[in-house]
Amino acid sequence: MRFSTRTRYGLRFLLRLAVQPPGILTELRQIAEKENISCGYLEQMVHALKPLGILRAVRGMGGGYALAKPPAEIPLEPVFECLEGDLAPVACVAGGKNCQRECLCSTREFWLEMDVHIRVFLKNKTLQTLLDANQRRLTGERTHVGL
Amino acid sequence: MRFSTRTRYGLRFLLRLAVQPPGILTELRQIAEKENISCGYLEQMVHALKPLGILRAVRGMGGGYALAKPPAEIPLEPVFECLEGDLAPVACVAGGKNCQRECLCSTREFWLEMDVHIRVFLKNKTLQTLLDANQRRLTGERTHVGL
DNA sequence: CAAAAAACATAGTACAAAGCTATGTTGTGT
DNA sequence: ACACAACATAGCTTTGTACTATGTTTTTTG
Repeated sequence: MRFSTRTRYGLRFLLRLAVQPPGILTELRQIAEKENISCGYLEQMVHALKPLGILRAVRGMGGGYALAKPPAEIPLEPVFECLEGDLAPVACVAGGKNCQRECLCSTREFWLEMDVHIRVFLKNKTLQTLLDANQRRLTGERTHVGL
Repeated sequence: MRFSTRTRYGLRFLLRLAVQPPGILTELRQIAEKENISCGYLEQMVHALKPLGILRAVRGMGGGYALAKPPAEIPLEPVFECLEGDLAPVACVAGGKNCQRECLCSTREFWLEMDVHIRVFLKNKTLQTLLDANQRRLTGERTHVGL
């Protein structure tokens, strides 16, 4: 049970935006370099995050990205849902659907509970939560290479 | 983020043992049929679970498997750890190790927290917990096909 | 207005892991 | 000795992850 690099990279991308003063644009290339991630790959995470409406993008020269909301108003659960594709721990509880074998399955109830447990954890955290714990590191001089 | 079929099948296998009266042996083949899982594949989950010491195996004719402990004394966390191979949500927090980039990583602390959150959930649940919620279904007539 | 620079979009590729099958061995009752 | 069940491991197929490559659109700048 591992989260994908998409989710990990995506989080780090958002954190890079979050440490900037509100409204200041940051180029993808800059973040890609600091985070040691391929620029083209990072574009895919951005693409996935678009529908959430948490990004403000400006095209053309001098363009870049910024957060459309304060970090405190960006809960992590939908971010994970987007980046991970689907957050459910097993397919049969994905998308709120009932699987056909529901009435026979001995473990479904358990998986539902676990799904909720993880989601609650993520709903109670925002980008600001991450930011608070790490502002020191992100604003430091050294290049971020990690994870 | 999905749990593997190994974990799902393994749980269902253990539940099948758990509904039996203590000490009664059950053949793998029988469980495999009821759960609609290939016998050979199921053997792999059993193999993975062996080191936990929760299984009693008897070889030869008339042999089979039984739980070595009451279901209430079998917490799910180590079961998941065995079946899933590694429970950590990201590689850098696996095995209690510190990753090299630790001092630079902006998200490590968060992942550690999530790791703990999931483990606590599983530590607070035992096979008995699963059993309580599902005894009806498992003792029913119909063949279990699910999940 | 052309050129450069940024976001935007999607197809394709290499590798790894998941999921499962197949085959053979060892031990134990009849 | 024979049947039967657990034990063990190698191999194969499919899927998905992680990434690259290519091209398009929009906007600023010289």
